[in-house]
Parts: sequence; C-alpha cells; structure tokens
Amino acid sequence: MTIAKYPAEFDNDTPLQEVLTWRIHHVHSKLNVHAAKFLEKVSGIGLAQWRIMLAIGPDGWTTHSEICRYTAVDKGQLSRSLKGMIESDLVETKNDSLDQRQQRLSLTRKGRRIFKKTLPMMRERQSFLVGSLSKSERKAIFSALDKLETAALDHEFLA
Amino acid sequence: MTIAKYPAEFDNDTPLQEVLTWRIHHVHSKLNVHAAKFLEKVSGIGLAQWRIMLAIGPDGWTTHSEICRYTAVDKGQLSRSLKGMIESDLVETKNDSLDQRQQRLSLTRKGRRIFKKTLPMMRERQSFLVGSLSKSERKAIFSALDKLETAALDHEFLA
DNA sequence: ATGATATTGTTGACATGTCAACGAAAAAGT
DNA sequence: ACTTTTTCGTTGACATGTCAACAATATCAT
Repeated sequence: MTIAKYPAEFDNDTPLQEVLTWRIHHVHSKLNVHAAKFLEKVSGIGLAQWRIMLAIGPDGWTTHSEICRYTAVDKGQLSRSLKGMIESDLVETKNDSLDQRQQRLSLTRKGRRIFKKTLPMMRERQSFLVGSLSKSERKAIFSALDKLETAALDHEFLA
Repeated sequence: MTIAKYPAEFDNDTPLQEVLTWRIHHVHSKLNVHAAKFLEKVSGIGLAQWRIMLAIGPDGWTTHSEICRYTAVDKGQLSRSLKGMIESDLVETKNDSLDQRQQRLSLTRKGRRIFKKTLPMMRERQSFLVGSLSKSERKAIFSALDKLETAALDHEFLA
C-alpha cells in the first residue's frame, strides 16, 4: 500500500541522484492538486484562472501576450481560459486603439473582489509550505531549480 | 521577450518564498518536455511508456495495481497506456491463475531490447542534470521536496 | 454458506498541457 | 509604395492528468 519513492533500477550505481526528475514530478502533482482544492474552497476558481488573475493584477490593462510572457502559459491555452473567465464575468476586454490586433484585459469588479479575497489566502498557503523548509533548504531549492532548468536547456544541444 | 520569474504581487512581503510552487511548475514542465524529446530521439517511445517500462522491469511479471503503487500513475491512465504498448508489441500479458481479476504483465523481447537500450541513456541524462548541482544542493532539494510533499498533505486538514 | 465490503482493471467525462496552422494586422526591408 | 517578415490572438488536434462510475472477482464477517 505504500508508494515506492525510487525506481529500483535507478538505484544501482547512483542511489539518490537518479530519481530527481521523478520526485519533482510527484511533488509537483501533489502541490497542484492541493492548490486546486484550496482555491476551489476559498473562491471557487481554478488554478489556471488564478494564475491569469495574478498576471493581470487588480488594476490596469494587459494584453494576451504580456500574460503569456509573464506566466509562460501557452497562448492557446490562455485564449481558451480567458474565454471562460469573460463568460463568468471575471475579466473584461477593450480594444487597443493603437494596435488592432491586441485586446486590453482587466479584472471586472467581481474579478477584483475575488482577487483581493484570494491573494492573502494564497500567500498564507505559500508561507505554510515554504515554512516547512529550513533557511538553507529554501535557498538551495531555488538555485537547484534554476540550475536544473538551464541544464535541461543545455542538454538539448548535446543529445 | 524575457520571462518574468516571479509574480510581482507575491514580492511585497516575502520576496523569494512565495513563488516556489510557481518555480516548481515551470521547471517540471521543462524537464518533462526535455525528457520526452530525449526519449523520442533515443528510442521513439513516450515518457508515460518509459515510466511503465521502468516499473515493469526487464524481467518478471507484474500487475496493473503494482505498477500503480510503484509509479503513482492513475490506474485509468495506466490501463490506456498499456493498451497502446500491447498493440505496439512492447508488453505482453498472461492471466493470473490465482486471481481472475488481474493480469500479469511483462516486456516482450522487443520491449526488453528497447528497455536495455534506453536505460543507460536515461541514466546518463539524469547524471547530467543532477551533475549541475552542488553536493549540498543535491541533498537539500531532496529533503525540501519531501517536506513540501508532506506539508501539502498536512495543510489539507487545516484549510 | 452467504451477504456485505474491498480490490482489480476498464471506461467515460472533463480539465489541462503541447504543438502547429491560420487570418488579421503591424513592422521591417527594399 | 509594396513585398516580406513578424506579431497577435484563435482554433484544431492530440497527449496527459484527474476523478468517478462500473462489472467482475475476491475477501471478510458473521
């Protein structure tokens, strides 16, 4: 009934090393599920929607492409998510007078209300999670993540 | 054109803390894409398939539920993945004589060939990735991931 | 024994992630 | 000016993740 953390085949030569990506996969999925449940309870919105609200922010007008750069969400996915958020009156749009291609996006009054209610809860959640780490772990995990990211990119050119 | 790493709204009080889950999300997705490309090039199989092959192993007969426990993959997803792998002659099944509900699974000769070719490549990849970390980072990221995982579980009961 | 309960694997439904093609509009090159 | 290239957002296709319902079989309790 217990879940094996480390695939045995990887343990032969290099015991812990091998399974890092595996661990990240699992932890990521648990964190995702947790965030989704939490958000659902707190404000009834989805994780994707929350990320977008965070990128739009409580005031000002953004564009699709700015959100994409900011959140690294796929533009197609963003387009579809926004459609839903406009339908449920979380986001409103207006035309950009200078560039006919883009739309300017902003939270509606309702969206802003939810945003302001949700932000402190999400902060609290993050504090709880990060609070479980020691200071050195906190520092190390960030630099480790950065390094892994660039290592994955570098490796593309080799293999 | 640069991607903002940290959502500004989270930076007010607790600069780095807040975005840990965000960072994990991105790095995980990059690693996933990388693994998929790598596997595609090396042996033409998908990441989900590779995880399953790893769980089955080069010899012996396993069951669906054992693989689920081992890999923490959803059983429905597993069922569907296996269907494809059987079609492409990577996996074969036989009935379990003692329990009519379960099937016993094993790699075919072809599956075993691919497995043996792929394993060292994936080891090499992992070594490359983990090799980019210092020893202390290596240690810290594992314990940090463990703690985050349990913290997410604990938090369910609170909020 | 037999009736309630749990486990195994399949299937359906739906959200999310990833990639590529496309039309419209703007920017750049000549 | 006008052709080429780039950017912006939409849409389609398809893989993956998550949850729940289900039939068949096994286990457990009495």
